[in-house]
Amino acid sequence: MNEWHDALTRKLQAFKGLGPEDMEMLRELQKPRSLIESGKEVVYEGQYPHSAYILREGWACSYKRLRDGSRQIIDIQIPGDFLGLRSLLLRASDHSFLTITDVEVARLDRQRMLDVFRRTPRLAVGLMWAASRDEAMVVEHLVSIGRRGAFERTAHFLLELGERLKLVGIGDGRTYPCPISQSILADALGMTAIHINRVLRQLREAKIVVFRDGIVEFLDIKRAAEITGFEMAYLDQVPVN
Amino acid sequence: MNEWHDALTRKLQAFKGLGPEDMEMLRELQKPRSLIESGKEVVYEGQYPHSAYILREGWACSYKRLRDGSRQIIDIQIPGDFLGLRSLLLRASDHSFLTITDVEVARLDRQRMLDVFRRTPRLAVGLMWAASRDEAMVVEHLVSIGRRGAFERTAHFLLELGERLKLVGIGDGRTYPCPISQSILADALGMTAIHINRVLRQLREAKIVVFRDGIVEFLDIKRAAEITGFEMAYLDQVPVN
DNA sequence: CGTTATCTTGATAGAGCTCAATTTCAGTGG
DNA sequence: CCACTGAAATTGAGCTCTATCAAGATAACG
Repeated sequence: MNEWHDALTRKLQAFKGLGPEDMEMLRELQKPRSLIESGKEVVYEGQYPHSAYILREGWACSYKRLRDGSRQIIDIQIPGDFLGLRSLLLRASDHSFLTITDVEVARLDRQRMLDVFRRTPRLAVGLMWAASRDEAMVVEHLVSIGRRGAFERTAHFLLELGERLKLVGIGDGRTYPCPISQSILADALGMTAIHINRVLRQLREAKIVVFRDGIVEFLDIKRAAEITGFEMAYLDQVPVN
Repeated sequence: MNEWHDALTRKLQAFKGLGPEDMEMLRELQKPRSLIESGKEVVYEGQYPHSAYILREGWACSYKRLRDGSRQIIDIQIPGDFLGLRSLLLRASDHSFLTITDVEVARLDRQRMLDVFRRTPRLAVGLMWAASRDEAMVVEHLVSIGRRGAFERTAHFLLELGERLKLVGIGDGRTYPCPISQSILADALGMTAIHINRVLRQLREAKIVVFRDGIVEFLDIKRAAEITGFEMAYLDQVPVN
């Protein structure tokens, strides 16, 4: 009976049960919704205070651009994730966003966050848990780029994504839709698009994962996990279904 | 009149002024202090709930170890930084710590954090700001490893460290003590100790930075910033002095 | 049905790693 | 006081992984 809920609610349930007033507040928080089309870049240039968003539907990513024009993607956001929560408190915000598909978001300004903390502390702890989990993913991403080879790194990324999506009801961890271009994947994994293409071929030929036509399908998920040293612990999720 | 204060207080002042009751709470928070000697590894193995620490004196680092034995250092901690704040809310903690020098810490458990939030909300916001800033640094670190070459990456790291230290009253940003071994530096920057050694030589020969005998000294800090594209914005600091 | 983004493959160059050896220096014991 | 020890730093040679340059092939799209 969880597919009745939106992605964020599902995700928070994986952390801890929410009471009726928490649920109500959560619904309220996601109220004024707006749509943004695919491929839109939301570039932050240091306005303050800036606001964050809850991504209700669709995919996006946060990135930083370097002076030489190259781009590093920090994180991919899927339904139920936050956009920009990290820098809500910083005077200078630190990165930009790109919508990967058409998305539906709900604005989340500072005042409303403070209301949550005052009125529904349990929900507040849940939100902070989600933020901590996001940070743990960034950390794992850092480790991956710093210490894993391209092959393992790519497989690890796809494994993680599968688990995250499964938690919010998209796919089963083994097969899932994935609207990410190779160029975005490359910038997320710290390599070139050309190389990612070759690595994907290797993964395909090794009968580990096939990523084609917007669909990721693991052929040997156990071996993928072994090879990459994928541990679910940092995702800190208790499957909901 | 800031050298009267401890590192964390100095750091938070750079964000926003603290009232007398905030100061009192902050002093209180750092109360039961303990000493840990250099080279001690605090390995988290998933106990929950676990606690965090305030690092009052000395240097430490947080890292993750991979199955093949390699290590990726996530972040270096200097006086005034937190240890483990990120995973206070996660059931499974996600990384371990290593003391680089002898350190003095103060334990920070969940209950006391909650007290802070209830009793001194302004201080709470300050602590969350510090946490956000830490995360922004991890993000910049990720970008660095993903998209900067070894040369620029190393210079960038040393620049950032200089600014962070300056904020808490250690060094002037141009010259500062740095008890980090090349092996630790390598694991932080995602390369081998051998290569870091060569890069440091290049930086020295290029008359940009000299890192020797535990002291970092910039010879041409302006060029260093240009070359690496170092922007202070993400550190979000307003110098205190 | 051309136009443009995305994907694919080949050839070559180069950054960074691995293996191996030497040096320096602080600590330690005889 | 001096030989040992072990960690950290340094340098060389060769090799691997990944980037770069170039060119097609596909596929989405107005």
